[in-house]
This record gives sequence, structure tokens and C-alpha cells, in this order.
Amino acid sequence: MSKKKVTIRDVAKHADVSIAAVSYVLNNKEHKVSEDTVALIHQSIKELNYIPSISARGLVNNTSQLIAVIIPQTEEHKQLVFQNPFYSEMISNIEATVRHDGYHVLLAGVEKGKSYLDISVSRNLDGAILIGIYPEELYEECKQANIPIVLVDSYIHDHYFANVGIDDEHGGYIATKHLIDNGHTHIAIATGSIRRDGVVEKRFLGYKRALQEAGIAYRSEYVFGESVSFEHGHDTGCLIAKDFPEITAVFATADVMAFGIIRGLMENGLSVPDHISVIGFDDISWAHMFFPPLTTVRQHIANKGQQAAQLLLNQIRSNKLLSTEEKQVIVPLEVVSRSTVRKLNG
Amino acid sequence: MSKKKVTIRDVAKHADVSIAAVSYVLNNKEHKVSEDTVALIHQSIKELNYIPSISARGLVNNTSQLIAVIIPQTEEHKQLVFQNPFYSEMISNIEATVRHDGYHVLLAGVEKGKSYLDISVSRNLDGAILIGIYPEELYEECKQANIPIVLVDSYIHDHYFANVGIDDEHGGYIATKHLIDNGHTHIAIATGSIRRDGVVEKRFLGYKRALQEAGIAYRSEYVFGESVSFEHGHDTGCLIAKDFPEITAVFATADVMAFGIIRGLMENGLSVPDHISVIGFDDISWAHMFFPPLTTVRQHIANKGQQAAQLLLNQIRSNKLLSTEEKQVIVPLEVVSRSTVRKLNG
DNA sequence: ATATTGTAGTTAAACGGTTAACCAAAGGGA
DNA sequence: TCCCTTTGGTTAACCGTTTAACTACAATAT
Repeated sequence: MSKKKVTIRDVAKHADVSIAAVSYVLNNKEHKVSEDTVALIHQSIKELNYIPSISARGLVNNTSQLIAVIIPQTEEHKQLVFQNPFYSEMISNIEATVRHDGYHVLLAGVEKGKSYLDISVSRNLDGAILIGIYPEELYEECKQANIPIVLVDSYIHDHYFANVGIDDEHGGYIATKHLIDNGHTHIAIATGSIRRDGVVEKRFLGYKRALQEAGIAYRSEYVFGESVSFEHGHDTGCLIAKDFPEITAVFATADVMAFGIIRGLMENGLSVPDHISVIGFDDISWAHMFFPPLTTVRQHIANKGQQAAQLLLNQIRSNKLLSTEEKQVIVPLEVVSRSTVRKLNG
Repeated sequence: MSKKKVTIRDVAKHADVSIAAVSYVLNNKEHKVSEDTVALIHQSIKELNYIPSISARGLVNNTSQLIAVIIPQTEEHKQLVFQNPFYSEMISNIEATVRHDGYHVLLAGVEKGKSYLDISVSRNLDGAILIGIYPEELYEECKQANIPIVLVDSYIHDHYFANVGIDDEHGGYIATKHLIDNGHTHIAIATGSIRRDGVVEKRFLGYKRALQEAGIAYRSEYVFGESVSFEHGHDTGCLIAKDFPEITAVFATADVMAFGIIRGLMENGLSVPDHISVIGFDDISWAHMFFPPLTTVRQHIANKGQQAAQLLLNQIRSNKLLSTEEKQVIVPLEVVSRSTVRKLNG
């Protein structure tokens, strides 16, 4: 039924050489094999339609040409957090870059019990990219696997890991400042849970700094922190519309949330930006498709994905002799002004 | 540096048994090994933190615990088509279901030159799910790889493949009928390129049938067929606003396109649904988040993903003795009425 | 002439598992 | 007592590659 798999042995036989010879030309080693033989072998490979087995190869040199991309998953359904297009965009770019170098992407979430380590060693991963923040233990496991790892948007500072991220505090700052510069003084912030140190907190800190710098009093009632989701945005949009008439602007620490806020506001008869201004964060590709087009702080996601992938590939190839400094990448931020922020008193 | 990998041999030595014994308990084979020894071996596995190598295992029994999910990629940047959340939602569900059974997902696009076959045989894939439509040759290759494959939304009818899809013609029909039932008679359709037989054409056919059935003349000027993207939607939205004042409703064969249309319309001063009604297709999770919430025909995407995954797993486990009938899944469709379609003359 | 070096290969031992075939000891009829 | 099972293992071949070590021969150097 299933036509026998063609192996290196078949090729060797067909070309009437040793399998070593075939292996050498396969890996075009500097090992000496005459032009003629090389051609002959290539010929046989073509004719037999030979494709080397990555498993077999991996067995001997501890390699898999596979890199894992780990992204968070929802608590309830254990599904990858794909509602936020941020992840899709990252992955899409990571995949494209690594594929270009002959690697493939293993996409996975991390289960509670099943450790990351399992998949890493059982599959002989060549590297991994972890997007987001995970429980402390996971990072320890990662180190044990002893393969190059790049962390994206995690504030774990351990010389073992490479990092690509953004200056979230600064991001929070320029977002808020943009609002202030447009005359707003009653500015709310919608964000995720601030308990955990990380992205969310930094952006929040930036928000506070901008406020302070402008001499605007910080009010804890104006921070709506729960989860980074459309739903939470929607809830706070409704809340603001109903109970906070004095608020004229809100900074959402993720575009998805901004969408939710705008939606909640609209449902309650408030229009954006006429009644309330909203600024997002990320600039996912949907930001400009939304109506009204979302003003947001852009963190060139595509670029971020590419950099993460490239950083990983470099480590893999260079056998991780990269210095700690070389392993830190901060991608730049900028606010892109579209249609959801209105100038006050203008 | 890198602590030596612990192998089955280490476990055997530690438990003072043969490696065969270890292997047997690992695969809890029916082979007889005493309770005591089993316990002993499990103990050793725990202590040494042993994790079997999938590559090694795969080498002997032609397996990889890996399934590939292939999705289309953009021509220009060779990036996965992730702008459309449809794919994210599918993948997320596929990943969750197969992981539950110990499989992992290899996410990839298909390059022009690099054949799918390469990755399939070199990686010893256990199965694959192809989402969307691909060049004819690809399917031939797939068959050669000789592993279970499920096709999603492809109108390839070959007994080799399992299929999960929807009745697109019917979908096009009910979408259009919904518009007609609401009193519309000048109905445009925005869709992808209709040349290729497949999803796009079927929906288009359904559109025509509904028109005909209602005694409405089909007008070719009303079909805007180019590509399934926000941009194309946007373009046709603008076009309709400017040059087709008589059109009162449009059927977009994908939600992303519907969003684009609405945006184009709005930019030209037309509001939805007051001036023009729009119905989408897919019911991606963003459909209800959009403003105004999109009326669309729902194809339970999560369910679709799960079914596809389950179908594949069944084939893998049952050593593909599934009959042709068992390999066809059609998921049901329904129009979900939200806020973008208005009743005319009401 | 002998020794040295280079070229173009080949042999065989890993890599980490699986599994068919074999074996030893104990228990159970007859 | 002898033979037959059953139980609980072990041995060794094999899966498809890589690669260090070896060989054989020709050419060059001494």
C-alpha cells in the first residue's frame, strides 16, 4: 500500500556509492567527493525523489529544525489567546522569517500540568519564543531545557534569555501625554490586572507619570483594571458613560480594549471622539480598519515578530555565544493619530 | 555545560533492568512485566526526570505526534493570511483538540517551490489539515505522502481526503434571501475572485438563486469580485456610495469584507443600516464587536475547527479505515441578525 | 627508492528508542 | 518423573542519519 519510504541507502545503492558519500553531499561537507560523484548522487536523489528524515538526522545531532512559539491560552477553554490579533500578527511574521531559514514553527499553549520542558526535550526543539508572561516556574524549566529562548514582552531579566519588547512605561507616557496635549485633564485608563509586574503595570506607570508631569491629580477611580479583552473594554465603556460624565478621554492599554470601550460608549449614546476621546495601544492591523479609525500607539508588530525570530535564529546558529547586550531588543514606539482623539477647547 | 540528556538506557541502568523492560512499561504494552518492576521503573523515570525522544520513537514506528495545519499565505509577503480572524479561530480550536490527544501542531504556509511533500515526509507527519484552496498539484502531492488529510473549505472531491465544510451555496442563498425578505431588491455582492471553482463561486451561485427565486433580475454590474480582504471591501464600499445610489443592500461573502464595505460607505457619508444594509459571512468573533454589530451568516467556526481536528485524529487512530461517507462533515449555517440590515418600506 | 601528502572514497559505531524472538524458572498435570 | 505452560524477563536487530577513522591509490618530495 504505502510505497516504501526511500532512504539514504536507496540513493547510495542507486548511485553505487556508500551511504557516507551520499550523506556528505547532502550536507555539502568540505569532505572530498569528486564533482562527478556529486553530480551522480544528485541525479539519484532527484530520480528517486529522496527526502531526508529530519527525525533520523535529529537523533544524531540533536536538532529538529523546529522552533516552538508559545502563546498564552484562556483559562476556561484552554484555547490560544487569538481573540487579540496581536498574536496572529506576531506569529505570522515569526513563521515567515524562520521558514526562510528552513525552520518550522510548532505552535502551542502551555498546559498547567504538562510542562513546557516535556515538549522541548522530547521534540529536541532548536529554540523557542515565548510571547507574554507566564508563571515563574516555567522560566526555570526553560532554562533547564538549555536551548536558546527569546522572550517577547516579558519583564524577566535573566541573562539566560534574549528579550524583545518595547518601553511600555514610555508607551503609557506618550499615550497619556497625547491626550493631555489635546487638552484633556480627566483621563481614565482601562487595562489588565495590574497586580502582576509586567507590561500592564509599566504602561500604567507611564500613565501616572504623564499625569503628574502635567500637574493633573491621579485618581484611582479612573483606573479600570481587569483583563485585556474586548469585553472588559466594553464594560468600562458602559461604566464611564453612565457614571463618569466628567471623563473626556480614556487610554486603553490594548487596541482590543479600545474597541470595546468605543462600543460601550456608543451603545450609551456617546460618540467618539465628539464626546469622549480614546487612544489605544499596539496598532494591530484592525486599528485603521475600525470605524472610527483608532488613534493608538504603534509598536510595529511585524517588525517585532521578525526581530524575535531573527534573534532566535542568530542564537541557534552562533551556538548562543551572544552577549547579554546583544540579546536585548527594544522596538520603537510612536503614537499614530487617527480619528478617535479630539482636541479640547479648540 | 549541557547536562547530558537522560535516555532510556539510563533509566534501565538505574532500575537495574533491560531497556526493553523500560520500553514496555513506557508504552504500557500487554507484554508481561510484574507490578513490582513497573513500579520500580516508574520510580526511576521520575527520579531521573526521563522524557522519551519523539524522534527516536518516530524513527522506528514512523510517527511524529505532529500534525500540520496549512493555511494560505499572501502572495506579496509570503505571510500567513492572518488578517482574517477566521483562520486564527480555526487554528486555535484545532490546536486545543489535538493537544488534548498528545499531538502538536506544526503551523505552515505552502511555498511555491518548496513542496508540501517535503515537510510531510521529512517530518514524518501523522496528518495534516489544509484550510482553503490550493493549486491542483498540491493535492496530488498530498496523496503521495500517504497520511490522513482533512480538507477544510475546499471543493476537492477525492475519496482520499476527508472534508469538512459548509454548504456555501446555501449560505449565499440565505444571506441574500435575508436581504430580500427585508424588502431589498437592489442587492450587490462583494466577493473574491469567482474564476476558481470553490467557496467563492458557490456563495455567488446562492446569491443568484435567491435573486431568481424572488424574481429579481441579476445584474452583473452589481457583483464586485476581486479579493477577500478588508481593502477590497473598502473599495467597493466607496464605489457603491459614489456610483450606485439605487443599491440598498450588499452581501459580503466574508465578514472582513463587510467591515471594509461599511467603512467605505461611512467615509462617503452613508450610514449603515440607515442608507444601506450589509450582511456578512462567517461570524468571526469580531462580528459582534464591530459597530454597528454585524448581521452575518454564522458558520460555527470553533465547531468547525474541532470537527476537522477530530476527524483527523479518528483517521490517524483507526489507521484510516474510515469510509468515504464518514469522512464528510458539513457544519450547519444560520443567519444571525444584528444591526446592519434594515427592513425596507417598514 | 622510500616517505609523505592528497584525493576520493568506505566502514562501522553511534544516536535513542521498539519489538520479535529467545530463555530461565516455577507451577501444574499425567 | 517428564513434559508443558505461564510468568517475567533479556538479547539483539532495526529505524535513517552522521561522522570519526580508516583504506587505497596516485602524485609529489627527498
